[in-house]
Amino acid sequence: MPKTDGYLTRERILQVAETLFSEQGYDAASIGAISKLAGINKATIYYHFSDKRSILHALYEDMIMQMRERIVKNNSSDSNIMDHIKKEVDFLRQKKDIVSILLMEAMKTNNDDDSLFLIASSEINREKNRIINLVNSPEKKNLFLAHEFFTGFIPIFSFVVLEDKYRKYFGISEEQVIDAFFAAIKRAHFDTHVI
Amino acid sequence: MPKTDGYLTRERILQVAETLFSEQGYDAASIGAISKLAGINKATIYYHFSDKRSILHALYEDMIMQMRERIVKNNSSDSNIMDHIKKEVDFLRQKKDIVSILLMEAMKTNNDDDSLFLIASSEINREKNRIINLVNSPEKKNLFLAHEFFTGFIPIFSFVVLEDKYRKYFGISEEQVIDAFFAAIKRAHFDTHVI
Amino acid sequence: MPKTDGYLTRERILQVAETLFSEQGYDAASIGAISKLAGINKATIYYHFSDKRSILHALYEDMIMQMRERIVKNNSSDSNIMDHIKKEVDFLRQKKDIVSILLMEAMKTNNDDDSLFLIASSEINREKNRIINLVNSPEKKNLFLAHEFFTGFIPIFSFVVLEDKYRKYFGISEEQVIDAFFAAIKRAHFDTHVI
Amino acid sequence: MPKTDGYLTRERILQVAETLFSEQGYDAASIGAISKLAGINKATIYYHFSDKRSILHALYEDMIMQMRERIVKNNSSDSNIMDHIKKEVDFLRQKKDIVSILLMEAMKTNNDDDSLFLIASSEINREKNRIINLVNSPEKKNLFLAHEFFTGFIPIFSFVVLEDKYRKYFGISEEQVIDAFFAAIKRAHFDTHVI
DNA sequence: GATGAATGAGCATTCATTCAT
DNA sequence: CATGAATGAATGCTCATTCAT
Repeated sequence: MPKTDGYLTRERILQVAETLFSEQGYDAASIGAISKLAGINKATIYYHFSDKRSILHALYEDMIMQMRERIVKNNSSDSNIMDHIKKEVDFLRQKKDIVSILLMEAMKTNNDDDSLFLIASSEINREKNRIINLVNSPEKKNLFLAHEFFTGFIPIFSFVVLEDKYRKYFGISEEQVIDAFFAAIKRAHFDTHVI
Repeated sequence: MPKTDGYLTRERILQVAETLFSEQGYDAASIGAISKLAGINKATIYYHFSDKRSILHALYEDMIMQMRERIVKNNSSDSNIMDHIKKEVDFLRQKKDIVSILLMEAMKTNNDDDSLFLIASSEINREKNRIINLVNSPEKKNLFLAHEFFTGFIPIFSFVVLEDKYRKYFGISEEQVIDAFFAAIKRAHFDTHVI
Repeated sequence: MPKTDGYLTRERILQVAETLFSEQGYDAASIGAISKLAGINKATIYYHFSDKRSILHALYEDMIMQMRERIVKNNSSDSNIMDHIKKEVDFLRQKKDIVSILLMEAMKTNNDDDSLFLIASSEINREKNRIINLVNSPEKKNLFLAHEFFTGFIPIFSFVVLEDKYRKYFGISEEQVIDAFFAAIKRAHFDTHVI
Repeated sequence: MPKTDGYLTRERILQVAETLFSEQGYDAASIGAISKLAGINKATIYYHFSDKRSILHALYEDMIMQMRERIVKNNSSDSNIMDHIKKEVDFLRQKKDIVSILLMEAMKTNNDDDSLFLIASSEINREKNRIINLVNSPEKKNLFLAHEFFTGFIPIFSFVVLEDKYRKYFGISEEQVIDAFFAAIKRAHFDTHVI
């Protein structure tokens, strides 16, 4: 089955929406702006998506699917932790836009959008599997979760989003930032893994 | 003297704006909604603030001032790290709303608002002073900064914002979450301080 | 084909805008009033015109186009001056609304809108062609221009705008005003043409 | 009696209002802008004037008064027409701002503001007195009036307002424009006076 | 699949004006 | 005389969305 034209249009909409949502935030990015930048009629967007929010959800689903695919492929757990971190960060840097959207939406205190936690869970589960001796006491579980989420997941997700601004603000070169971040996250998170 | 004390009106606007910006995001929270919730005429808001953005900046400045005051007062560095973390987090939990706004705005990839980094810098400087032997090599400096920002500042700021949703999503009690977070951040960040 | 023909909507907007701009002045005539009087939704006006100013410019362009068409048609220069003046004034009386807008906008001392001079130039060029022996000395040129602009163009444009008020204020009948104006402009301007 | 402070405030408001009304038009110039530019509180303006329109009327009255004063002084009719025109234009050039306001307001087709005609009448009466043999037939009267108003008053008033833009648009020096205008108005209007 | 045209509701902002002091 | 504070109504303009074609 060949991909239809309609499919390409849908993809283009998602692509442009991802960019604009990430640049300006979901609320500030208008359907009109997406339509203009994509070169697609506004009404056509509503042919492919029922409303603005459903574009966001399609973006989320895309990301979740790609993470699942990665898990299936990368089942060969890296023995080398550094290699593992690097692959992780490299993947997320490409996803920078959707990651920023995910974080911004999760931080609206009124928003009951679970997507960030959904994705975090799946990431953390991968990690759980990478680690052998997981103790079962509730305290250990809570500590493990807090460790994974707040000192692993959040720093990495925040890094890919804030990297550029961090570099600009502190006047650090790209290479140096990456090296420093890898070293920091290794020491703080991976070398202290709760096991 | 005029009808009412304008200072109180200004404070009320800031208070309500902080709540709504945090709940819905800066863009989704409208001046009309702020005016309605504050019981203050829309035009009165514009008597006190030149535009919507300047309300945000007033909020930022308030936070920066309060952090400066804290630094001046808390010069007696806690010998006990745990006490120090707890005070830090307790303070920020009260500031949860402005913290969420700060993070959301920083994560707009097009936004050149430096406020998050400004505040982080000030926090990190306090930390720098708490730690005695700071080495001067650029690599060490970069590592120290990355450690502070991405494994200290960002996790703590994210925690106060995401705490509630985290608890709800993972079904953990308030006390347990706090304990687990304290333990995790201690192990990952404070016990591994770059010195 | 869409619900209605957008061209008609656009024309209706221009028509109503011309009336209201002329009646109240550009600034006092609101888009809301235009929308209400035209029976067209406010947002529809912004579908057809990017902003309020661009409605004004569309009006100017319409007038310029109609003047160009007239020039092309009326190449047979009237041998009788009186016939010529009458045709000229008759045409402009139909354009009274846009003429009044043009004059009002030109008289804002801060406004760098050239439209009045653009149109005057084109009118004066027609006149230049009607007259045979045009001398080339700069003084003569300046005199010719001043004569055409200030004692020909401006009086005629002002006449079509102020005619009604002039009649009412001085208590003169329509026919008498026209006759008197024709006689006056003939004596003062056309009979004294700089040649 | 010394001029009070309040009097000076009132004068300053009128002065600034005249400038802004002339620059932007009556409707576009806001009380807020006047207050800011004058360095006078908005409420203070309402202490001196009942509403916006009454500022305009005060401006009109000032102009009318000054014209009356001139008539009383200048009763020695210049035997030299050229001198007379020059004095007339020189006076009006200083009044450029109020003249532009007067013309703009008169050109709103809905406006029943008579001020322009009031002032024109007074000017034309002076002229009537300068000229000896005024015939009494209605036709002659109408012609005289049309001649004075449309080929004398309107060109001169328009000249002082449009002079700068005219110069800029046609690329003519200040001196040349004045000379050309004087020559044109002399030939067209004064040399052809209806008597 | 796609689009030009249209819309009701809402946006941030400004208006002329008021009033207690 | 003067002003800081406040306001109802309006401003120009944009929003997400709809619908006939």
